[in-house]
Amino acid sequence: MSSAVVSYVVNSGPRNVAPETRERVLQAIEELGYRPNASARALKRGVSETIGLVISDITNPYFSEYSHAIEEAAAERGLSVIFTNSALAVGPEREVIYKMILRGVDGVLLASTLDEPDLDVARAAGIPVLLLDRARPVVGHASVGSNFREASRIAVEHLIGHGHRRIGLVTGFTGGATTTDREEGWRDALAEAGLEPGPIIRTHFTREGGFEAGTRMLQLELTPTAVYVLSDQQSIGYLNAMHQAGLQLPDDMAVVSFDGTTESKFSWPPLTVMRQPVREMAHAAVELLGKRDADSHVHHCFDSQLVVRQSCGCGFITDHVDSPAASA
Amino acid sequence: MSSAVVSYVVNSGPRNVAPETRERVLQAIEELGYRPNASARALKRGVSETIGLVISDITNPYFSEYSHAIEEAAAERGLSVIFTNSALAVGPEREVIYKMILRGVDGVLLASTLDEPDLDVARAAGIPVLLLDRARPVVGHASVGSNFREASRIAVEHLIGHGHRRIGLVTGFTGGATTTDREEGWRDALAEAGLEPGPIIRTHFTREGGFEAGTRMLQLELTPTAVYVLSDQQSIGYLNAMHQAGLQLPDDMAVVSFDGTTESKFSWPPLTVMRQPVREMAHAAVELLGKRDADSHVHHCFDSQLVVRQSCGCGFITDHVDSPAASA
DNA sequence: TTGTATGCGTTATCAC
DNA sequence: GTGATAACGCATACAA
Repeated sequence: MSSAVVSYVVNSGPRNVAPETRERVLQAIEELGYRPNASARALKRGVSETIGLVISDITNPYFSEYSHAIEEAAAERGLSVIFTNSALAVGPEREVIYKMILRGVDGVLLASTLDEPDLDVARAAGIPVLLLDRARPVVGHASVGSNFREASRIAVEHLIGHGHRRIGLVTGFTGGATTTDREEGWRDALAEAGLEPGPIIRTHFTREGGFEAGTRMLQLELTPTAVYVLSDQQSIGYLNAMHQAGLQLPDDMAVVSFDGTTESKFSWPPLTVMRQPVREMAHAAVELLGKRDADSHVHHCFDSQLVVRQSCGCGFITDHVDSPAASA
Repeated sequence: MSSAVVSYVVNSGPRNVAPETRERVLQAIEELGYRPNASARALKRGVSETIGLVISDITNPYFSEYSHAIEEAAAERGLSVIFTNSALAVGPEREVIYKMILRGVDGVLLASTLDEPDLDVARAAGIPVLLLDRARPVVGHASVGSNFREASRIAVEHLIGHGHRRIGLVTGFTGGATTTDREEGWRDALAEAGLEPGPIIRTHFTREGGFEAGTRMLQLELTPTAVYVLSDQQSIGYLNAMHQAGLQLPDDMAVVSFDGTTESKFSWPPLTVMRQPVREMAHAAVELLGKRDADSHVHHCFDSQLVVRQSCGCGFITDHVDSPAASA
């Protein structure tokens, strides 16, 4: 019983093994508690069947839901996921990517905080990088994202449909085109309706940022009657600020949010959101990363969907009890 | 310039290299774009400098905050983290652990859904497993957790201090001793105060579960005036159910929660919580996993801390704006 | 101080 | 259908 035969059995190929020999090998594996060594296999085969996931903060529900779906999609393909969310702590993004490559990942999924991420290290190493959460294609790389601008227009139109004429915007510092596109969508809707842009508050893409935005919004001379908030995180903080100030929601202040994380469903009032199809995007991302043909360098854009709940002023809930609870 | 010398330079040892040779090597590395191969190194050294993180659901903010801190602690030690949260989808927990081991991780961090996780595969492979989120020691393994029972007693005492006499409990299906201990803590506080246990609702450890618990709670003949909820997730759902029913919080229903995730700070009303020191536990976990001496098989228990906000009936906030916003 | 040579565990080529 | 053997890239014992 040579090591070659063991390999044939373990990998079901590339050569045939007599059924009887096969049985003996399997039995020996069982008895000796043999486990193939992943490092040796990776060394020999040249692939580690591991991908890297680089995000800024897995604590952000949008990214944690994204990560969940990515790990799921990867597992379906027999891939493991190494993640890092300490980009800012460890050093510049490119360093983090480089460390991933040194780890021997076969590819990198990157949700960059930069508008033009530095991907030279990956290019030099010949490691494919797929960009998550993008509004635009990136030459030489595949990417996925959603229709930020169009979706935002629809969201704001909904607010306009409620009769609001002074609609503010809570936006963020980072995000590049994903942010500016959402801002443009807000502008588009207002322009179409012949409305002036309401106040704009720019803050961090966090709950704290949203809270701060709310506080500042209420200090304005002319407070808007409704706001479009670019992320669920900020919306949660924004709602909190409104409550602290004693406002009645959504009567005193209507809110429509972008993202559609689970958290948005349980705020008070429940947030009306443009929901990004995170799960679909995640699965597409993992699949695209696996392809290595030249024409896989595409930007895959997904449609978001309006989920009407109560923060916009609608008195009913369309999706409150829709998914069976998972145990934790 | 032999491969050995390159190795000495790259690893700064174990033998000395003449400064001049060293320079030449570094220059060659630069010019040729040489990157050490992680698989070959792992094969030779017998360690991959990679750890596995097995959790049920990274979408749960408690676990995503835990994961964040774990990755941070691991990165500080030069370790990579492979995570999986598809335990239930992929198969039984032991299968997931086994796959991690096949991946060649040096150790596993496990937040088990089981009270007595099956760790035979890890034992057989000689891979250390550290259990997260535990109430009790596990023979042969290190573990970390918090003082679930004592912390719960303090939380409920706070509610009693507000004058509540009928205090309900929202608990969960899973969690083993971490759950029963929290239940006991609730009982302890009530018994000490000479109060009868209020109604108990058992549901999933999710927002949906909390919502359902709230709905059921309000259908009882004798509705409690306050509840102790065993997780932030459930609290968020519970609050939502209260709002839907038109209750005034915290006057009509006071709530104290367990966990203390960031989300708890921005609910309405902001949740008074027993906060688990997740970051400290995560760092301790990574460090303990690294030690291989026999006496490292300890249970490291951390104290939780009462964070008073508004859901309990306190009219002030102690910690609302405490942390600088991080960019996302 | 540097070069040579071996082995880590696997896979694949080749001979049998 | 099976066994011996080389090679993946690195780290180290040993020779020089």
